[in-house]
Order: sequence, then structure tokens, then C-alpha cells
Amino acid sequence: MMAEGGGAGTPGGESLLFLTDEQLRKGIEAMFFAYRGFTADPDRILEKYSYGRAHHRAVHFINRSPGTTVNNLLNILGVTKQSLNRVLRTLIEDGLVESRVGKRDKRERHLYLTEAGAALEAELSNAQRVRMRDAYRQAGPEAVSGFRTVLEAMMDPEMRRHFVQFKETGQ
Amino acid sequence: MMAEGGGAGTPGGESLLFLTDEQLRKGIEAMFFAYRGFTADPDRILEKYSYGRAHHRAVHFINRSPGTTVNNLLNILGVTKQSLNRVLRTLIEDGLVESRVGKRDKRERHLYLTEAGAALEAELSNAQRVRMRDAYRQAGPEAVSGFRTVLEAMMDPEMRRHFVQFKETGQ
DNA sequence: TTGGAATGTCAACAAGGCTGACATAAACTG
DNA sequence: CAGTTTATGTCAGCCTTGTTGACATTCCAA
Repeated sequence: MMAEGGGAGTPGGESLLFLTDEQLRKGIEAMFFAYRGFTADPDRILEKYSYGRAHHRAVHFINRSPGTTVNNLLNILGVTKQSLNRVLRTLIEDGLVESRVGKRDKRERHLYLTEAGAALEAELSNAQRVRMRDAYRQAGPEAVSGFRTVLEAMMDPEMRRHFVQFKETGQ
Repeated sequence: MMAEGGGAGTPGGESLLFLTDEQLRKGIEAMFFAYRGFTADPDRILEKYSYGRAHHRAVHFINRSPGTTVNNLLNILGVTKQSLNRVLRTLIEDGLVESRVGKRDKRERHLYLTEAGAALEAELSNAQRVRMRDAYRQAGPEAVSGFRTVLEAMMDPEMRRHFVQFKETGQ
């Protein structure tokens, strides 16, 4: 198991993939530890406002797609409407999110960040971007490309759809 | 704050990386969606046994470092002893984990997987490895290297220690 | 001998998942 | 028009997994 790690890939890397269980385990742990880092900064900020990650996710995706419906958000976040509703209710009560009845279809609610909501979103994503940017700079441009490629391959197809849909917005 | 993005110029940009806010946002979302995929398979398996992610994490790290102490596990997992203890208790009751009193220091408990525990660990990590391996194969060797590099850079230094400590076991 | 470390346990609480049931309004369909 | 479906909201209750605080036990080490 660990004896075979030896001659695997030359760092030049045109070789075939030689994936030992050990290498895969390292990948798994890297995901675990990195995700902790990834959420650490926003978590600290959220605590100040007595919010949680669920609020962060909602605010993030409303910011990404202003006017998105509750149902759309449900699909992206992969939680139940009861769960999402609990979060949205507090965000609306606190004046961070605005819910507008749809014009074409009045059953739908379209969600927008208020100024205060946008401010929180900015605070959260700035912190997260700082860490992301630092990691990218340390790793270099080629590593960044590989990073994104592997992550995308790791997603469920359903989720990849949501991801790719916004792939190069405005570029 | 967000005005800097622009995408075009590099006002103070001495780096070779053109990191727009949009690119960073994509990285953030990639982490979010990929982590969902990363945990999806084990989650389905855990449900069969009425366990949760907390059990998976404990079993994983006990398997990685047989004989590890509770305190060591606490540091790696970053939870309180009460939280970990609740999980460990059920795993011990169910005969998946064995807790042995330390020889040198009898206050310490050293944790080991039983045969049944090792079987569950294998089932879980096999599922996770399949996804990881598929993603690696799709992405190619260079992408894999970049993936790991960025993830490592994203960790908190404290966590990186736990990670690197086992970097290339047996080399 | 005493202080502190490692561990375990009890109680209580919170966030954020979940299910089930039910209400409403709007849209769609026959 | 009547009936069904859709989108949303809400109430109640349950589970996991995190938290704090308090307290007991064991035992190493100064």
C-alpha cells in the first residue's frame, strides 16, 4: 500500500496516472482540511451577526442571481423548503433580503439583496476571496487551473449544471 | 471593494495571475459544489447504518493512525470532547472501535478499529476513492497536482500540520 | 501530597438538517 | 367553470452534531 508510492509520477507529469490508495486518501484528507479553512473566515464573521453557514449560502446565491426564485434556490442549495424558509425569514425580517411577488407569475417570490444584505455578502465573500487569492498565488496559475478542473469533475452532474451555467458570466 | 474587479487592468497587480472577483467567485462555488459531491456517496452509506459524518470522520482518522489518543483526535477534528465522545461511545458500543487504556500513561485511551470498524471504513473510503479517482482521471495528472497544491495552500496552518505530517507515508 | 492533565459523563441548549400536514393563491387544464 | 397542480409559507416535531458548564475519576509529576 505504501510501498508502491515510489516511482509514481515524475513531477514533469506527462505520465499516466498511477493512483495508489494512499494518494487518493491524501486527496480525501486535503478536501476535508481545506474545506475547514475555506469556511473558517466566513464563520467568524457570521458569528458576529448570529448567522450561520445556511445564511451565508442563501446570501451568496441571491447575490449571484438577483431575482432568483425560492424554488430555484432550493434546487441549488439542495435543502428542503422548510429549512430554507427558516433562513430566508430571518434574512427578510432583518432587512437583508427583499422578497418581491413575481409579475408574470404571482405565485413566485423573487429574491434580492438589500443594501445591507449586499454589504454582508461583500464582507463574507471578501474574506473568502482573500484566502482563495492567497492560495492561488501560492500555488501558481497552472495549479489553479488543475484545481478547478478536478473540483468540477468531482461534482454531481446536477450540481455541475448549476455551476457551469454561470461559468464565465460577463466575460 | 467590489469596484476593483473590472477584469481589465491590474492597478497594483505585480502578479502573473489575473484574479478577477468573478474568477474567485467561481473558485468559491466550485469548492461548495464539489464538497457536496465529495460527501454524497459516504452519506448514502452512513444512512444505512444510522451514522452521520461525524462517525465517518472518527473512523477515518482512527484508521489512518491506529492507536491515536482521544486528545489527538480532538485536535485533528476540531470539535469538543463532548461532541467526539458521543460519537465514539456509539462506535464502541456497536463494536466498531476499541478503546485501550494506555500502557505508559493509563489516563490515555488508544483507539483502534475492530474488524467490523475496518469494514465500514473500507466501504466508506472505497466509495469516496471511486469518485476521487474518476475525477482525477477526467482531469489528468497535471490537474491533480494543482488540485492538491491549492487545497494545501487553503488550509489553516494548524490543519496543514496534521495533513503534512502524513504526507508521503513510507517514503 | 498536591496540582494539573486526560478522560468521561450529565445536563442543557442551538443551528440546521429532516418529515408530515395543512393553508393559500395563482396558474393551468379539461 | 371546476378541479388539479404548482409555488410558497408555516406549524409541529424529530435528529445529528455542534456548543458550554459543572463535576468525577484517574494518575502523572513536581
